[in-house]
Amino acid sequence: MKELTIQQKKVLQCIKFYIKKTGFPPTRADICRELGFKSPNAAESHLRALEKKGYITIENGASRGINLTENTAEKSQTIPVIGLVAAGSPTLADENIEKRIPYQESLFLSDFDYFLRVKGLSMKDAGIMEDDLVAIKKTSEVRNGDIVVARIDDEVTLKYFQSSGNQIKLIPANDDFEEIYINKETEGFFIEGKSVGLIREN
Amino acid sequence: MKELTIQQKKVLQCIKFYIKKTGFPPTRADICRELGFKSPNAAESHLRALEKKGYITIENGASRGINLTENTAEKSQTIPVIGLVAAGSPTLADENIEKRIPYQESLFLSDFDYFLRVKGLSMKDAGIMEDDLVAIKKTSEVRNGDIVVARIDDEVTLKYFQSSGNQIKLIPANDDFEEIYINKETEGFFIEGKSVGLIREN
DNA sequence: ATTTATACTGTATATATATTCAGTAAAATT
DNA sequence: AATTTTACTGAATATATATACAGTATAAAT
Repeated sequence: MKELTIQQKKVLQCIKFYIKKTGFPPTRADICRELGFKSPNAAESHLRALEKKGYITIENGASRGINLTENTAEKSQTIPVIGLVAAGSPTLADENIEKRIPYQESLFLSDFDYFLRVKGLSMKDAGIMEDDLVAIKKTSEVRNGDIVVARIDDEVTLKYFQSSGNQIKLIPANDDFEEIYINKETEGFFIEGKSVGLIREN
Repeated sequence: MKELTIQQKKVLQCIKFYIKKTGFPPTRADICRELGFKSPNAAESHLRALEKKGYITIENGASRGINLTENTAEKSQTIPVIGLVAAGSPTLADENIEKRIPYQESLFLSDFDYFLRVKGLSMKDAGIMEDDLVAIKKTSEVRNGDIVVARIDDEVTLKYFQSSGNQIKLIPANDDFEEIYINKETEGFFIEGKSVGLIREN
C-alpha cells in the first residue's frame, strides 16, 4: 500500500474519528470544518487521493459514500477453528474449518461478567492451571458439578460444587488438596458465580 | 428496551446489513428499495419509531444520519480481568480490575493462525482437556518445552517438544501415554506450529 | 369509545451534498 | 526542464436526501 502524506493521514484520521463519533462518514463540508479547510474541493481532492492509494472507496453520487478499506478499518475479524486434519490437505482450506469465532460476539456459550485469574493448582485435574483466566458469570444459581467461585469469609476459591440437603461440599480437582464442607447457613459463605469458559494466554 | 414489531425488526436488520455492506447507513430511499416500500415516508416512519424506542439515533438534517445505539450495535467491548479480591470490597470496582481484554485485538500475547480443537487427554497434565481450543501459530521455529502441533505421516498430535542433537522427543503430559522418538530426517515428520493460547468453551 | 401506534402510498420541496470548473502555488518526479 | 502530485481557495450546480403534508386502513392501548 502506497505511503500517505501527512495531510492525507490527517484526513483519514478525521474520517475514522468522525465515524466512531457519529456512526456515519463525514461529508466534504464536515471534513473542511474539522480540519479548517475553506473549500469543499480541498476535502474532495484528498478523498480522491486516498481512494487512488487504496485506503478508502467512494461510492459516486452517494452522500457520505466513504468506505474504509479492509486494511484501513479495524474490522471485526474471525478466526477459524480447525480439527485434526489428515496429511496432504491444506490446513486452512474451507472444508477443514470447523467454524469461525468472531471476536465481537460472546466468546463462550454463555455470557459472562469478568475473568478470574487463577492462583494455585487446586483445580489442576480439571485442566485449570495457574494464571489461567476463568470466565465467570455472576450468579448464585449453580448446579452440582459446576465449577464455582465461592467466598468463605475473606477467602475466594475456585472449586467443584456439590450440594446435598443442607450440606455443601467444595471439591478440588487435585489430590493434594482437601474437600471443604460447609453448612448452607454458615456466615460469610457465598457463591459469587460459576465458570463458563477459560482462556490461557501462555 | 421496548419490544420491536416484526416490521421494525426488518428495518433495523436492513440498516445493519447495509452498513456492513457499504460502510455507511442507508437513505430512506435505500431502505425502501431493500424492503420493497414505495414511499420514502414508510422508511421515515419506521426510523422514527426505532428512534423513539431507543434502537437508533437520528441526526436531523444530515443525510444518512442514522447511528445504531450502543446496545444495538455489536461494538468492540472490553471484559475486565479480576484477581482474587478480599471480602467486602466490590468485585467489579476499578482497583480490582487487573486489566481489560478487548475483543478486537489479539486475544493472546502472540498472534496466531487458527484454533485446534483437542481430541483425547494426552496433554491433560498441562491443563489441556478434550474439546479445548488451542490457539496455534504456524511456525517451525519451536523451542524445547513448547507445546507443538506435530504431524507424523497422517497423524496430527499435540505434545511437548524436546530436541537434543539429531533426536526429537514428543512428550505427552499424561502418564498413560508414551513418549514418541523421532529422527530429524524422518520422512513424513513435520512441525505444524505451536500453542500460544487456549480457550475452553465449557 | 377514543386515542394512539402501526403500516403504509403518493406528492412536494427545501436543503444537504457531491462534484465540476477555474485558479494559485509549492514540492516532488520524471 | 517538463510534468505530475500535493495542497489548497472560491464559485457554481445538478441531484441526492430528509422531511413535511395529505391520505387510507388496521390493530392496540387507554
